[in-house]
Amino acid sequence: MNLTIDAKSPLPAYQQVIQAIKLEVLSGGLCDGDLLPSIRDLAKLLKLNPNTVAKAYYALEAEGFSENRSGSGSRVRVPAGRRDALRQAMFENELKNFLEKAVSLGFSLEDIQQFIERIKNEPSHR
Amino acid sequence: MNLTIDAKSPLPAYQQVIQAIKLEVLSGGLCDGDLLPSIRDLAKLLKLNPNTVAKAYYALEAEGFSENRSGSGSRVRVPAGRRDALRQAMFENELKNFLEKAVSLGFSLEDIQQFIERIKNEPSHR
Amino acid sequence: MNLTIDAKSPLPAYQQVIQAIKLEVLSGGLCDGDLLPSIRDLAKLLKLNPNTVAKAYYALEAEGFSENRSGSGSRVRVPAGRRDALRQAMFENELKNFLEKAVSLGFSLEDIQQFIERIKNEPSHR
Amino acid sequence: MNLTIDAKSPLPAYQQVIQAIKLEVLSGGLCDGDLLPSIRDLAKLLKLNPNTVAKAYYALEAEGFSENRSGSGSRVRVPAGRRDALRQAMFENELKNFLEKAVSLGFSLEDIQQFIERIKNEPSHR
DNA sequence: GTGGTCTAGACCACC
DNA sequence: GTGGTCTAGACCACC
Repeated sequence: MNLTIDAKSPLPAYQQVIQAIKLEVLSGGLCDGDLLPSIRDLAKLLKLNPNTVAKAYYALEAEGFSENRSGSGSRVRVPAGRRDALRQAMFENELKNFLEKAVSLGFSLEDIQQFIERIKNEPSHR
Repeated sequence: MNLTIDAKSPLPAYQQVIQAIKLEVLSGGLCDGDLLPSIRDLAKLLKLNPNTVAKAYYALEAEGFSENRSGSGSRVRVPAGRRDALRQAMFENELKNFLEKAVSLGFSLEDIQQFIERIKNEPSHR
Repeated sequence: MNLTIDAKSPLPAYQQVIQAIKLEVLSGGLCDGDLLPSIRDLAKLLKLNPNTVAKAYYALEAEGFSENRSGSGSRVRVPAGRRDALRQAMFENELKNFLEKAVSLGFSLEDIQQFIERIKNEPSHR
Repeated sequence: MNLTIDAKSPLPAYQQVIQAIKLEVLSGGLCDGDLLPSIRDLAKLLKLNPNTVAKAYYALEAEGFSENRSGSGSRVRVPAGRRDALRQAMFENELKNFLEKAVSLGFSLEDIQQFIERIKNEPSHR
């Protein structure tokens, strides 16, 4: 899991927690039925108040990502099919947002392709 | 200028104003020496309180993007050379952030290239 | 802390707050890591609006003097080494400004030395 | 005359004009009966709006420093005796303010004397 | 409790 | 008209 919270980010901490867990689920690091870390543990790890982490967990449950059972923790509730659809949708959304910004900065799709090609050839990438 | 503020965005309104103006400057829509819209006008346009827009203008000045003068408005202070460097840096930063997310979602650079190729061939793009 | 704000001063209230806190830090009254008074408390003490004090705290953070954290207050972030350098720089700057004014009023360095000598010998000083 | 206005100073421009003219009179650069520069000329020189300079001139007259005669300009009205008293008072006030700041920064009168001694021996000063 | 953002509306200096 | 400061008071995220 991307385990650091940026206190200076305009994105509230509890939303950063939501994003990190979603990413973990969508990337396959956490699968349907897996147990999420306990609120207390995650709070300690991220240096947040347990209330803040709990808020994120409730939101994830409200969105149908997980199921909180008092006493037995929270479990991921995203079957593989739905996960793949969400993964694809999130990717396309990120791509769309990025392309919009890039284009408004004056970069063309070709410029972007060249940049990515260059990165592929960087020693650090291979 | 991208002239709407998303009230539901986690990004505070004044930061959305900062980003919109930066983008406008970096994309060349506003040049060194150009007058920004007045705080009151922009506030009216964006349906924000003048104080909120003033906060954005104050931050832009603090970052060296503009110069505010009582009585004669706010002017862009980004010479073309610095603008180009900033434009490049912002692009690379956005690209890096996007690639990080995409990779953690399980997409490879090749996948991304294919997506962009597909977009280039869409009728709406041509 | 020099805890009064001069409402008639041409120096805006929030800048007076900035100066007072800087002075307190540079003189050693507040040390690295110390908690500043809360915005609301200081506002009440100085009979200012919380927004005005918040503006000062925001500026102090932007200058790297302190760190504000929602929920846990604002803390001084000036290691002793940097503090001493800043203290020296501020003193020399004040001295330079004073000497400039004094000289333009027609007083020589010798005149100033005599005045200070006289003050040293005043009963109120000893 | 100290002929620049700092637009960024918290001290309003018209007060900066007042201070500059007072200093000029107290230092003997302008004597009782001398004509002040015309509002229009000084405004052009300082890159200010004539209204701003006029405001300073009216304030100076209100304080008894000058006399504005419509059509024939403004003349200094500070006899030598009063001027010397004012000069002395302003100096002592500046010295007092400086010493207060220096002491609260933790510098002693002896420290200050040593600094001034050092400046006297600098080649740039001699 | 803490700081961060925002609205509504006032007054000031400057143009 | 312009930007800069300030009050009064609200709501949010976080502790």
